[in-house]
Amino acid sequence: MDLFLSTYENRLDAKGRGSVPAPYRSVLERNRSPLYIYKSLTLPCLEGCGPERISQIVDAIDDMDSLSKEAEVLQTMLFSAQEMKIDSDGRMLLPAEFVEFAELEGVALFAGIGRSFQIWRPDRHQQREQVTREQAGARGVPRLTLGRRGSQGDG
Amino acid sequence: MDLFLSTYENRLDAKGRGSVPAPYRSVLERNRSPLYIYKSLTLPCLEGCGPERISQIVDAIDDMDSLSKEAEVLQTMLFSAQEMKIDSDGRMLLPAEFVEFAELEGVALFAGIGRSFQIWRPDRHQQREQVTREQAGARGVPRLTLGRRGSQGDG
DNA sequence: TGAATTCCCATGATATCCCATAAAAACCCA
DNA sequence: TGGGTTTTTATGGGATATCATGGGAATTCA
Repeated sequence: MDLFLSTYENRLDAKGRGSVPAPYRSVLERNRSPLYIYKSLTLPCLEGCGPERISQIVDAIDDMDSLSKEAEVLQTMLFSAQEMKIDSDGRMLLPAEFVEFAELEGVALFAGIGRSFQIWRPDRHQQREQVTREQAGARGVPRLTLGRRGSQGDG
Repeated sequence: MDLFLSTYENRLDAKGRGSVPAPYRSVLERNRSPLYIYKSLTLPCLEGCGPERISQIVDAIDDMDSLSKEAEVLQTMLFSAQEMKIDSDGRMLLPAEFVEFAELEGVALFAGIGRSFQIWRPDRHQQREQVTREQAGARGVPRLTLGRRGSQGDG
């Protein structure tokens, strides 16, 4: 299905290198896609994706007034984006700017959310997950349309 | 009928491997579906399903405001989800994180609930079943709407 | 020419494969 | 229908492959 799923915690070495989780790599390789990383607009994390997602953003901008505030915001995503080179051992070099933005300190947590993934400082991500799970337990999960009938997504 | 039904108790070996119940395997194989497992959002158990459910979650996220609480909850399901590799003997390797989440200790109880199944610590599941049956006896069971005609289930 | 980057190899940990075995289920044939 | 036989399952263990990660050497770039 070619989705980014699960979470992986990988170290960043002294040179700033970190392994891209092997399952993510194979998703990209299967599609012969390069990997793009950019700074999240709304969260203190990085986002990773293939070229389709970048194209979608470009297309969305083309569909709006190019001088509007909205367009400017989306353009911010684009000019923070970089195509990452992945070395023969499956590692990428995370530029200092990315490391600082997500406040990574030697460890990067990769969280796959389908067609893209996020890169977090592990403690931040852990906290976020905990809050979300507590709320889901209290309020229930969003309605999903599974099969023919609406139902609660989590049995 | 291609549904996950019945319950099975299988051991987890020292390496963390456990057999997927053969009837579940054949459901998946008939559909050439890989198996996905994720941490329940609301219960202390794991959930197993085929790719359709994962796709539905991905699609649902795309249809909502990606910054909403609902989307975040669904993303939490995705980043806990993994595609499981099933070896030639029908076993999967349950990662430590899954084992800890469901507090499994050497045994996993598989409970089929139709289009998905759950993986429980056996004593927890047993207790849950008992409580649920008692409540059903005291308060009655939900209305079951089967096809065109309503009917009263009696558990 | 110095700093940063990329390439290459080494290594331990982990995951996967393959074979063996015992128990359970399905089968078969008189 | 019964009892023996064959298949399927579940499970254990050793061998093998993959992955993450560290470090040195070579290369690029400014």
